[in-house]
Formats: sequence, C-alpha cells, structure tokens
Amino acid sequence: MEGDEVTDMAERPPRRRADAQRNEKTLLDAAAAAFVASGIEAPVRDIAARAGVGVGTVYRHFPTRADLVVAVYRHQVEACAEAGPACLANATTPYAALARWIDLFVDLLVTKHGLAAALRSDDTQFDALHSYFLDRLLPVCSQLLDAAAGSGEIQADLAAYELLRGVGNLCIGAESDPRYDARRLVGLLIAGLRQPGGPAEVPAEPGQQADKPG
Amino acid sequence: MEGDEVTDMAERPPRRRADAQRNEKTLLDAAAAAFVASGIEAPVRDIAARAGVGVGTVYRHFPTRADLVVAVYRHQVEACAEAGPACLANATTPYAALARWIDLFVDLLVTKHGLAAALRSDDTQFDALHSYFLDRLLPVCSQLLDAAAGSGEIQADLAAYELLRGVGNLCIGAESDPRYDARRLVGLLIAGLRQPGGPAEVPAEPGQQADKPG
DNA sequence: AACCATAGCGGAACAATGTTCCGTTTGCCA
DNA sequence: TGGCAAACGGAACATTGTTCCGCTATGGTT
Repeated sequence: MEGDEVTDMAERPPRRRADAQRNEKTLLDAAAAAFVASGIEAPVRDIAARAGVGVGTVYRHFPTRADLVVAVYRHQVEACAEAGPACLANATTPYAALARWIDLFVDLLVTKHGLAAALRSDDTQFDALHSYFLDRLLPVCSQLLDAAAGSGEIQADLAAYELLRGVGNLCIGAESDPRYDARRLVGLLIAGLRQPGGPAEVPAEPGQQADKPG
Repeated sequence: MEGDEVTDMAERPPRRRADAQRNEKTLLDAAAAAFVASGIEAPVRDIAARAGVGVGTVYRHFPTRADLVVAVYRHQVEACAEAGPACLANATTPYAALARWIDLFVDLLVTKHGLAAALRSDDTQFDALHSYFLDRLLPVCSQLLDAAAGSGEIQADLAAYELLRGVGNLCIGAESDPRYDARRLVGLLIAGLRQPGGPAEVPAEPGQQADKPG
C-alpha cells in the first residue's frame, strides 16, 4: 500500500500502452542506426521510415530532434561523466587524469558523426542536447581541472566550460576527414595547458607522467 | 589588333551591362551588411531584399551562396595571406611569426559571424568557400610552419592543413559566446606545439621571444 | 465477448531555406 | 528608333524541422 502511494507520488504511472513502449524502443534503435549511417543530422523522416512509423510518432516520443539525440547517446554520456572520478583515482597525477578523461570525451565525440558539430551549433533545435552535455560533463571537467590546478601542473584560470567547448570544437568534422586528427590537436591543446616554467612536475621527474602516450 | 586578340583569348570582355555592374556592387554591399547583421548564414532572400533585387539576380552573379561569401571576404583573406611573409620577415623567430600570423587568422574568423562554422560545415553548399580558404592560406601557413620547424622551435610533423583546421574549429561560435575565448584556446594550442625539452630556444634566451603576449 | 474512452498513430500541411526556371524587362548597338 | 540578347524578378521546386488533427486500436469495464 505505502509502496503504491510512493510510486504514485514519485512518478507518473509508467503504464503506457504496449504499442507506445514498443514504438519508443523501435525509434531509439532506428535513430541509432540512422545516426551511424548518415550522422546525427539524419532527417526525422528517415528515422521514422526506418522505424516504420509516421513522423508524428517520433515527435510524440521525442518533442524535438535534440531529445532523440540525447536519448540515443545518454548511456555513453553518463559513462563518460562517471569516468571522471575514476580517472582521478587511477592516474598518477591530476594532470594525467585530466588528459585521460579528455581522451574519453574525444572518443565520444569523434565516433558519433556530427555530434561535435551539433553541440556547437547555435541552432535552437539543439539547445536540449547542448544543455544536457553541459549539465552532465561540466562538473566532471571542472573537478579534474581544479585538481590539476591544485597540484600546480596547469594554469589555474581556464574555465571548464572553455575547455569542453574547445575540445568539442576541435572534434568537429574529425570523423569525415582523414587528413584531420582531432585527437592529436586536442593533445596539443592539453599540452599547452601546462604551466610553462611554473611550479610544475611536483610529483615526479619531468616528462614522465604527463606526456600522455598515444 | 593583336591586343584585341590577346584580350579575347585571355579574358571575356568586361563589358557587362551597366545595370549588371551596378547590381553586383549593390549585392556585395547588401551581403556584407547582412553578414554583419545576421551572420554569414543570412538567407539569400534577405540579401536580395536588402539589395532591392530578386533572388534570381543574386544567383546570376554568384552561382552559390559560397561564391557570395568568398566575394565579400576576398580582400580580407588576401590581406591575411599576404601578411604571412611579412610576419616571417618582422618577427624575432619563425615561431613568433607563426603565432602572430595565426592571431591574424583568428581575427579574420572571429570577427565574421559564422565564418568559422561555414568553413567547417560539410554542407556542399560551402565547398567553394572551403576551397578558396585552403587554396589561399594553406601555402602561407605551410611556409610559416616549415620555418618554425626548421628553427627547431616546434614539432616538425604537424601538417598546415591540420593546424588551419584546428584553429578554424576553435573559432567556431566564438563571436556569440561571451564565456568562450577562442583566441586564448588557440594560444594554448600554439603553445602546445613547442617542442617539450627539444632543441628549442635556438636564437635567444628562453621565454623571451616565443611567449606571445596577449 | 462486446464496448467505448482515449492514448497513440499517420501523414498531410506549414514554415524556412537554398536553388532553378522561365516569362518579362531593359540596356546597348546598329 | 528597333531589335535582340543580357539581365531581371519571383514563382516554383526540393529539403528540412515541426505542428495539427482525423482516425485507429488498446485495454479496462461491463
């Protein structure tokens, strides 16, 4: 009885119609497939066609394209966010942890065609996507950045927002351009973050722990 | 006679109708104004309306949006390209010249709303813009990069293409986001380019010539 | 088992955009 | 002044995201 009450109070009844549940799953699968095939900007009509439903159904389940994208990639963004503290715990220095985590972030972006571009798009249609990434990853990045600044390995005054944006930007188009290696440029950016001649190399001898190997 | 023949062979007679000449100028002005007001993605219809002509006229003069954009910014791209050798001649070291030139490139991008994004767009509509920038700036960047590599100040194996792309990417969205400082991130990228512990600082004492001041 | 309220569906329709097409206008030369 | 080809204007087409609404079919009820 109390259990029922709690359920009633905490959330709306998940008792959607069977076809609705089925369609949502089908849509997520179709969208994932379409994103892989045509990139994140795959037309809603294509996704609907893949799923064998009408566009109206797409919009019933996902009010905007961005919501669909968020739903498809939610797991991976969560995984990336959760990897932050893990990196900090496992790495030899906070700077190494930051580098490692950024690498995971780059993985996320370059393997999803168009994701980085969508994140940067000022198109209002992607606002939800944008907010979600920031909400979820900004605190993680901030923690890593603070730790690395605290250890004296990097300049202290770069905002996590700016770093995420910069890395995200560097990943734009990386998936479709063989002449462009986003990971490498991000590596340069992270390398540039180190204090030049500052109180660096506190924990160990120079050039050992921070030169993130390819 | 021979003069006429040469002219005939070398170029089409510039004798266009007066209204055509007038319209082209008007269109360029209108486009420039529209780009300032609404960014580079200003609708063709808006530009046509500003110029007081029909859209057909726009397309007669500029076969595609990209051609219009190229025409509007040609002068500034040329200036940037020509500044390359000048930087090399004036700077204390090739690395400083590179940093200075990249700064000029960033200027070009961040002051033109949406230019950086258009450069990175994989939309075929911007192919011409894309090609023009690469044709004109790649050799310049390459020369600076080679010089800096030759002096031992930076890693030798970064392609000019990759650097231009990276810098261009970092500038995306910079004009509309007060929390994002593209110039600073580009600075970090360029800083990361320096050889860590390599044969650097050949020409003068360390930390003097290469730390590009704000 | 039949019934029906309604959640859910399908896809036509709307808006914004780049681009093409073609009938009409107009500058220029004879 | 007459004529013709260059140039023009804007309707029309294609491609998007998104909304709307009449219809279907699901699932509880009787």
